[in-house]
Amino acid sequence: MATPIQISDIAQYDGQDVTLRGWLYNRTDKGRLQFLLVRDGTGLVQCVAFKKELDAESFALAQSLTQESSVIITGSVRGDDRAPGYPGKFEVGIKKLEVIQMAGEYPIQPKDHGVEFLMDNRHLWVRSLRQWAILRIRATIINTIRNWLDDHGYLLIDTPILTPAAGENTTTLFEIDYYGEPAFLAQTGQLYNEANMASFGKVYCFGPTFRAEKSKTRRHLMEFWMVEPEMAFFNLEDLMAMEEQFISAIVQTVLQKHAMELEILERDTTRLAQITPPFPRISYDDAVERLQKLAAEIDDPERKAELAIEWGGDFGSPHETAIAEMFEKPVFVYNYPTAAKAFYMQPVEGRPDVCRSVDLLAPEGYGEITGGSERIYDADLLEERVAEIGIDPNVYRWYLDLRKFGSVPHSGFGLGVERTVAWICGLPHIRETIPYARMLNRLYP
RNA sequence: UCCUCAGUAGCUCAACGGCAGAGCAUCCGGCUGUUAACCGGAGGGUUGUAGGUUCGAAUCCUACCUGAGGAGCCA
Repeated sequence: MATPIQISDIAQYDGQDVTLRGWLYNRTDKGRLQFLLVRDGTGLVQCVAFKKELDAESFALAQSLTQESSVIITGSVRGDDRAPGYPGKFEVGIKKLEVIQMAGEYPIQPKDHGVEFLMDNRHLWVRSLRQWAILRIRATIINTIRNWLDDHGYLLIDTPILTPAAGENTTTLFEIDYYGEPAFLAQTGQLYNEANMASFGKVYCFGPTFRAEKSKTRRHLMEFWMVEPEMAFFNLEDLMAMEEQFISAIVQTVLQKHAMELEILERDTTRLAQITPPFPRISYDDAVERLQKLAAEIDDPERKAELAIEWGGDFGSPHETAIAEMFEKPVFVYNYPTAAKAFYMQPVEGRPDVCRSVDLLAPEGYGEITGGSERIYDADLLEERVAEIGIDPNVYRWYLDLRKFGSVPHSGFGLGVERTVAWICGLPHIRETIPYARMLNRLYP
């Protein structure tokens, strides 16, 4: 066996004998000439078997090799502009081929398949080039989120997944039996974050989150990953300033590290390259006005109805898309109606019908990627709000406690990882952004 | 939960009231530069399920099941 190498490093071995270990992605049979497209997790390279250049046994194997068979290939690396692959432009002239396991008939072919079929075969679909590119970008996005926060004075403090009560009262929760007590899978770590914030100043939690909503759209999962920073002494302006730096860093890091993957995905990167601070900021009032003006200019009655909105209503998906389309970059919409938002959001001074909340809407119709606010820090007001929404105050006793012992103004937000991945990768559906999507009617594999 | 659409070979689809078809995949044969190669041959079917209309149903009707897209809700 020659030096075992990774396909991603192939250019460093031009002219040398190397050994590749991986899987057959595709094969083109030209008789005495076999083109084997081999992947090893780091890349994809063409290996060429000429009948005259390798032993009879190896060549016979090359001829009968099935898709996704696992192989060990030894051969010489040579540059060739015709060679397909990633990084490409180099191929391996095979001298010896060993088969670890000859794969059975592989269900996924390099051609179009239906969604249901691919999702049923997700355990195999993750091997496909597109999925490989997406999940590599996802890993970089997660890595950049953590690095950026760690480098900017935020401390990772994990929050529980099994919780005794709702973080917010509005959405549905997955209920489980906790030794005879009802418990719920966390839909946010925010309330715990607020406790941790008072110990560490700037904190974040990062983990899976669960929502038992019967949502069946391209933007929803039952289990998704969310990063939630929470910062002491941050007001809404501080929050927006931090978010735009944070989001820009994520996008720019992906652009810098994943030109190849974005090319595989045929992502138009010109829009992404523009994602740098500052982002535009508009108030909810302004957004409603813009939507009403837009709706007035539209003739199509169906579209008009879709965009119709009265002050006080929350934005639906068509509204979010329409607002986002008015800007090149992600846009902050702030000061939403208090009634439409969570109980813990700080009312605007002198105008309690709106609150110090902000959502960030991604461009190109990807919708809300972050949602955050200043939190109420006055103990009496928070108790009042808890009473208003009719939750047993005992459930929130510990949370209300936080306002009694050195309460400070603070803010935080949540960023949905999968929506961010979908946006950056330019994907039509969120199901490809997570290795194993949990959706309505989808718990397998 | 509501609205719309779709279920035919392993996969992607055609046939739309009159013999169940093609491409890919699989198997066999040919080919020294393929890029989802190409050429020739073979095997492969309870047309989602149940009922109905009809001389005759993949095709029309009803119910159900499964999936997709959208709405609401949200990240």
